[in-house]
Amino acid sequence: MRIATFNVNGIRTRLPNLLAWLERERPDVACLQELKAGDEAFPADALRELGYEALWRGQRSWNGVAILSRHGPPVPVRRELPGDPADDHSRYLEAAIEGLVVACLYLPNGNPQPGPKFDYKLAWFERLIRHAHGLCRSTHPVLVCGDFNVVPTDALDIYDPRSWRKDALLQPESRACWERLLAQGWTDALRSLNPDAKVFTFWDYFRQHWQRDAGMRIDHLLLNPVLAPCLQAAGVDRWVRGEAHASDHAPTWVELDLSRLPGGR
DNA sequence: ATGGCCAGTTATACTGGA
Repeated sequence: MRIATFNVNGIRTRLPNLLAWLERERPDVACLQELKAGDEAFPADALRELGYEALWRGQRSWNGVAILSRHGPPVPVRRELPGDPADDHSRYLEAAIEGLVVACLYLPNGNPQPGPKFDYKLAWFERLIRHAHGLCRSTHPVLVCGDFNVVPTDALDIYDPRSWRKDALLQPESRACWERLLAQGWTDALRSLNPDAKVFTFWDYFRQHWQRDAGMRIDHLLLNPVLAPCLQAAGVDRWVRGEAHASDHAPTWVELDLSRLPGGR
């Protein structure tokens, strides 16, 4: 089973790109972020024509997340991250698909920092760490994926950190949260299979960063200890970033062999 | 230190992104 995460940066203008990717790569499950559209604008019919059932939580103008599945409709588990009833951002979805728990998240960007947006990012991260603790210890297989808006290291996860020193994605506080999350026992799929390689998932629209391969790794897929033995491969569909009118992110995926789960399937 | 490029908005300049 192949599961991908893709920050589409606007599902309305990006629908042709999204459909082209789904048709060519045929992921079994796709987690989307930054729909930038209300619930009523979600293109459920176009996705169903390609064989995908969807669960979504939109929001006007910004945020918005969705989980697509071509193995029957995703069974909703949560539509929000616990811990702050006043938080109305559409940034989290959790669903069950064929016995697998899939969480799709869009962690706050946090710029500019310092400031209230950075505070919100760290508070959201704390809530995620709290909730992920239970997911990691679950006896069920769990995958948590999405746009984490964290560049884990200077050495491997960004083309050159110098001009990004003050950016929220590289701050020690952001990275400390990421490390605490991983320390629960999660496997960072892309990094575990590429321990020494620079692998990017995002290239901004400025200064020909895509053409120069000046990217960073901020889209991540985490496997809990039950699921980790199933990890077969991980990668980035870079061709999607090179298309006309592309999102600034590329789809990032894992290939899982679920027959390796305890009990087998 | 700044700004470069995008998408969306009840738009024709701004916010948010990262």
